[in-house]
Amino acid sequence: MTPPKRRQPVMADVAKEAGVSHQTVSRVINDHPNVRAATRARVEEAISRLGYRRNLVARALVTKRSRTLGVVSFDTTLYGPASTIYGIEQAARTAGYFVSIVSLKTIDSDNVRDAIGYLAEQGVDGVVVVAPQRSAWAALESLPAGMPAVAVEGAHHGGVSAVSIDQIEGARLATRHLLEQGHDTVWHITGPADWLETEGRIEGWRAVLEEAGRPVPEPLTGDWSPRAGYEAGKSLAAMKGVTAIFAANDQMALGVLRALSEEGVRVPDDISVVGFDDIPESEFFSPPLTTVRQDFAAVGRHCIEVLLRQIDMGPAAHERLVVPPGFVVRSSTAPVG
Amino acid sequence: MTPPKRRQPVMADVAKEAGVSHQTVSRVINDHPNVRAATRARVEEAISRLGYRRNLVARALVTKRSRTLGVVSFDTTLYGPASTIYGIEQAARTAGYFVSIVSLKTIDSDNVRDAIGYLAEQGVDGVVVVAPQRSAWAALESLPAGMPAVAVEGAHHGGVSAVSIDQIEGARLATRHLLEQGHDTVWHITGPADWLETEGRIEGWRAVLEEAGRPVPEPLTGDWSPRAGYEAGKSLAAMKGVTAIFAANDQMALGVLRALSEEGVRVPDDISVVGFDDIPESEFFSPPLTTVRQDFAAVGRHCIEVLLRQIDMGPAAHERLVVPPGFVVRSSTAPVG
DNA sequence: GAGATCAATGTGAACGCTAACAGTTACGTT
DNA sequence: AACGTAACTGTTAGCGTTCACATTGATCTC
Repeated sequence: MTPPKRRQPVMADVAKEAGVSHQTVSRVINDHPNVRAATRARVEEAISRLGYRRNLVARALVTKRSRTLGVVSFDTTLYGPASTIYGIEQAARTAGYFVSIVSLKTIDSDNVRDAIGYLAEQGVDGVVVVAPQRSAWAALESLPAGMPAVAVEGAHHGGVSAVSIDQIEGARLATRHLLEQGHDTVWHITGPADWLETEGRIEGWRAVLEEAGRPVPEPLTGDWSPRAGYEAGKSLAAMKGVTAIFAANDQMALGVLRALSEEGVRVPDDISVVGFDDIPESEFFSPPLTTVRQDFAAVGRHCIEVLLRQIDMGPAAHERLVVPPGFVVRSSTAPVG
Repeated sequence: MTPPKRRQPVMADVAKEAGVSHQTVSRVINDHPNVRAATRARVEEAISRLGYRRNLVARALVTKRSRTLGVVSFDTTLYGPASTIYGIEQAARTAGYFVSIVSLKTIDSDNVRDAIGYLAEQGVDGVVVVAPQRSAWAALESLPAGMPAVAVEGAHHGGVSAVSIDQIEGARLATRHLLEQGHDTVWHITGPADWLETEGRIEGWRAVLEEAGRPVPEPLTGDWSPRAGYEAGKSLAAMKGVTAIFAANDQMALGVLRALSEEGVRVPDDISVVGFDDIPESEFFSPPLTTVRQDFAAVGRHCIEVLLRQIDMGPAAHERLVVPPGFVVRSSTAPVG
């Protein structure tokens, strides 16, 4: 005599309970129209009586669609990636998709390729790669065949769709603003080498200076951290004639602010400072930071749009979507003199 | 004549290519010992020749193990949750698990229950719920039968394992430090009501004051945002006799710093300020912030340990793991007078 | 050298679901 | 009354794995 095994009920159990075939149960679950209302009700009652839950793994096996999207990202602790992923997750769930995340400590082509490989085995319907370093590119070249994919900030790139914020324009906004305040030139603290953002911001900054016929000072290399900004700030404070600084992100700008304050340099009276990102804190820096705003949530949403389009319509169109940056003027910048 | 269908190769294809049975291929893939080296090599060669990738969905269907963990979290944009999730993901991947994330805009019992339900249908082997609000609790009571789960910061709670940072102790550290500096009492800006952290920090703060026989000022209610800190800071600046402020997180402490600076109150000369979290920025606030350090990465790691133990050994033991907080003294606190 | 043991391999049946098709019933139409 | 048509329901065959169990040799033991 078999004891009543308390295993999870499956479709066949519901079918028996409701006195229909398992296929009819399937139809009810998937909202197929051709089911008599009475039958539907009977099935639904059986479902709730048994506490049945559909098994998406089994469904995925036969439909070859998991309704799961993979996300590969670099350090999700940073504000930018974290916000982007949040946007991705919200948009994905709204569209009925799950999100499976792999976040990498170090980015190189192999890492990214492996991560995408794992996700492919897991059966994701597509991947978004939030890895704004040059070194991540190669991995995007060798995607598993037919895998829909979209890159964040991989704008220049070859055969894969990409969504990005216009870094060059953001840097232009920042630099132009400073020039309009009457500053002679603008010093720049960059992000780490190899990052696309770093390059774009340098490019925009340099372009504005050159167009205005201003001297282009040697940029100081940072790494996004407040400490890097702090150190750059110390160097800059020791130099003559520095009146305007454009830091490649808000955290470094914070470091600059700190360094200048320690050196007795007043912001914005003596030196103006602009950041990039508009993190929630920057409004409350001392002084509140003028900065470039990035709409990460929009980036996340667009990623999902592009990706779903690719999943639904095949890998036909490679899209390139650019989100414009905003600029918010606060109290860390002022007319010179 | 059938055109050569370019579908993904499956185990049977590899088997044919290597001249073995599909079962042998399975053994090779799963590192089963009883396979002759020569056979193994032949299979491996066939795998790479065909570009075969195992199908984890099919595997999950039969093993009833997806090697995927679900994470339900509130606003993953906040530093705490983001860091915790990062820790979780790293630890999970090291243990060979994927992480599927659902991040909720608003926390209530139904939301959390739904999220867990989705994850259950998707076949996750366990869930970690990073939802440190009271309102999330009820959902943990009614987990799908037999679903391994662990809560972050649900310490007091009933039938489910939990990992948390000792909030009370953290608040004690902060308050005691301020008292030791000779301050008469300490004002507290709280997190939003309903949060466990909020309650723990209030409790620790109040306890130290009461033990020392000091007056316990009415706490000011915040919401973790810098703006809330700013507003509380303004109120406090307008009051007489305030010399020490304990903000329930670093972002609010930043707002306080800003408000005090606008009001011409010097920190730490006139008022000392302590925060909570030790976000990367706080070292560079003006002045650098004395704060309680939380090791979110450790929390994430412990979550996975507890969860995996539960998955492997059955739902036997409900564990309660508490991570001690640290305290870092910087320049926002000083002896009174 | 016969039987036992063990490593290496193969066979068939699940796992829980959906797709494709095959019935069945009810209802108009001519 | 015969037929077509539409709405509804059931049957069968996979999806790509792993599991449980044969089956085969080879090696060992006394």
